[in-house]
Amino acid sequence: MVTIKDIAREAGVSPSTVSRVLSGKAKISPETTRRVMEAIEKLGYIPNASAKSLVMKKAYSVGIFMPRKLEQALTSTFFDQVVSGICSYINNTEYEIVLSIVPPEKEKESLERLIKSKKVDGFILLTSRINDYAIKYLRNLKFPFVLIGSPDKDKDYVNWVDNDNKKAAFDATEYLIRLGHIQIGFLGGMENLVLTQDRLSGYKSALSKYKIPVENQYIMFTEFDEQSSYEKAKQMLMLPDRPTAVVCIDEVVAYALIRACRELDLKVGYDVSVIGFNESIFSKLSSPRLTTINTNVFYLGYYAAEMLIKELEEPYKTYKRLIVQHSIVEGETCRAI
Amino acid sequence: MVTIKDIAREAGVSPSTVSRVLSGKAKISPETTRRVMEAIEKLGYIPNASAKSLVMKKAYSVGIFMPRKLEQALTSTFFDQVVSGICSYINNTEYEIVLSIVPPEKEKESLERLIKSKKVDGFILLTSRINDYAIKYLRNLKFPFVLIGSPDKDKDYVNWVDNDNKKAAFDATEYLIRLGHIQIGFLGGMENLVLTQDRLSGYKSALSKYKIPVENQYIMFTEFDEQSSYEKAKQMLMLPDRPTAVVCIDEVVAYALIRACRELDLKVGYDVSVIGFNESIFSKLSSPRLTTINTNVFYLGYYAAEMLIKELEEPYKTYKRLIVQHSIVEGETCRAI
DNA sequence: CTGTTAGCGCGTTCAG
DNA sequence: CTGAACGCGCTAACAG
Repeated sequence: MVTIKDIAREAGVSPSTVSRVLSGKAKISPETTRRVMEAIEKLGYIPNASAKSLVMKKAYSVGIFMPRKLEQALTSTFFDQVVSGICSYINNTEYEIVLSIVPPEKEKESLERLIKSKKVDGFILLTSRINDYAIKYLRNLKFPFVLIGSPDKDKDYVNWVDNDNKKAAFDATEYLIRLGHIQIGFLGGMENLVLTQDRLSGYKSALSKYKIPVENQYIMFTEFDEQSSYEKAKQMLMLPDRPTAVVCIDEVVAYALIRACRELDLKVGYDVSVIGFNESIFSKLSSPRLTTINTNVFYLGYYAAEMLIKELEEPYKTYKRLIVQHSIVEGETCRAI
Repeated sequence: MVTIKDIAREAGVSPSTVSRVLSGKAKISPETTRRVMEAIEKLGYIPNASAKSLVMKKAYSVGIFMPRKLEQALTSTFFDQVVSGICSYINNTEYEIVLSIVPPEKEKESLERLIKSKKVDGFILLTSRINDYAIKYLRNLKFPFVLIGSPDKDKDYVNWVDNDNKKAAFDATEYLIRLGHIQIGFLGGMENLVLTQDRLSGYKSALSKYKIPVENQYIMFTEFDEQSSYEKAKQMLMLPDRPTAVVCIDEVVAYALIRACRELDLKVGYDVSVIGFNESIFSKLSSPRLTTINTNVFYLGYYAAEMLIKELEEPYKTYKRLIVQHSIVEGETCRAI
């Protein structure tokens, strides 16, 4: 292994001079700098991260934290996209990414370990729940983090990046209303997710704007997986007075509904209009193409990473938030009636 | 911050005794052990990872390495599933996961940095290419790694976990042949992927077994993304003598083909039978349900993680390999003719 | 502008 | 069975 001492010897200087050249924070003569750089190049020297971390009291790593059951079927391509966005930004920094996906019961232990062992300098949280444990824990410790999603409360005291989910659901619902739908259903995810609540709220306010009464029987929640999505979808379609259009919180939920339609001999886009969220590669490829809200998941990740790194480099005086735009992508699953 | 010294003071012992209690490798009196454990509990002590790494010369981290373009649309839920499997195993160890997804041109730099800075003790490689740079680099350095997929050569000198892709493609193709198909197409991924070559080879040997000549016009390659998959699919379907069934290397490719069928007014399962690979949540939900090969991607990740950790704990005398089973999941996209 | 010294927190000698 | 001393590789403080 080649250490800073080897470089020092090779360049005929002291280790601290090598350190100074590397950090660039001190005045070093051009000649010395050249000799040091040559030695580094020649020996292929890269500083030992642990040693640096130990003295700098910094890990130069950020954690991606996602509490969820591992064995559970996965919900869409959200994870792929958001992680890609995060990597895309982090790759241009000196930080590494530590990935932690743990079942909810290990959440506390896992966070504590990463923080106290100083493995990471900050976190990107991939989910926001009502009364979120991770958020509370990190806020309490004043440990740096950025939330992807909106906090359920204290919105001004957390750094976060999110879509305007209320607006997005409002837009989706209004889109259906303008197509003439009045009986509109809402298929959400877990009720304890802020995402579900926000989109539900947008859905309701669109109905309200057009003086359409909210029917509780038209509102259902799923576990974001295939099984429960399909069951709830079927349940909704078998209501005596079933909705003519449904806002689905996720593409998995949307496809479950489409599947249920097919089982019940209902024609998607005719008997039932469907709109989803989080455009993925499947939305474009499915037949019929799914009408969906593109939430630019990649950029949720990208900007969250940027926000976290900037916070680490120079702590904000105040908390930041960022809204990533969404847009409707018209497919073939919605029709005027 | 609470350090080993604080625990020592609290328990009335020396730091080295605390260290010994923690490592469990030395005889310590029950009484001392108890006092130390109490102090640890009381102060919530967790050892500093950098300090430990520095002296142990171990990072207690494994890298997940995946060279790919970040801005590119993502190919199916493979990444989700494999990462979940890896996390599932790693969560029960003392290791952390460092995630590195980099564009191919940064591959060398990224690997070198992670290794030389001692950020990771080993790698799990998520792709296997013909003449793979990462494999060559790591082998050359004798740096521990496990490949998910099969190496293109030196199969006995690399640790790897994979499906039997030749057999899987053979099974898929034979399944179609038994349904009476003779004109069978193959839509692969990138040609430089071992995965593509293996499945192509299995496809060919099934044809060969049944004395069906291989038609080069029936073999095409995609970039694993929506755009090129769709184009190649359309191209294949517009052949003068188009295939009546197609083996698709991935679900994204399969859905692209299904989409192309629809554009060309070909009925999937009637005019064209389709079989895919890597069962995902969408296979079950799509209409028609995709007939596909379940490759148990989660377990590819799980066992690769296990293999790597065991290798790190006690280096194998020899190289290991593991084959994860596959199975056909019958959907509605294949029919006898 | 540069070298010397000290110390980050921990595990491992080596004594006792 | 336990403590003291040392060093892992690096940066920062202090001299010069």
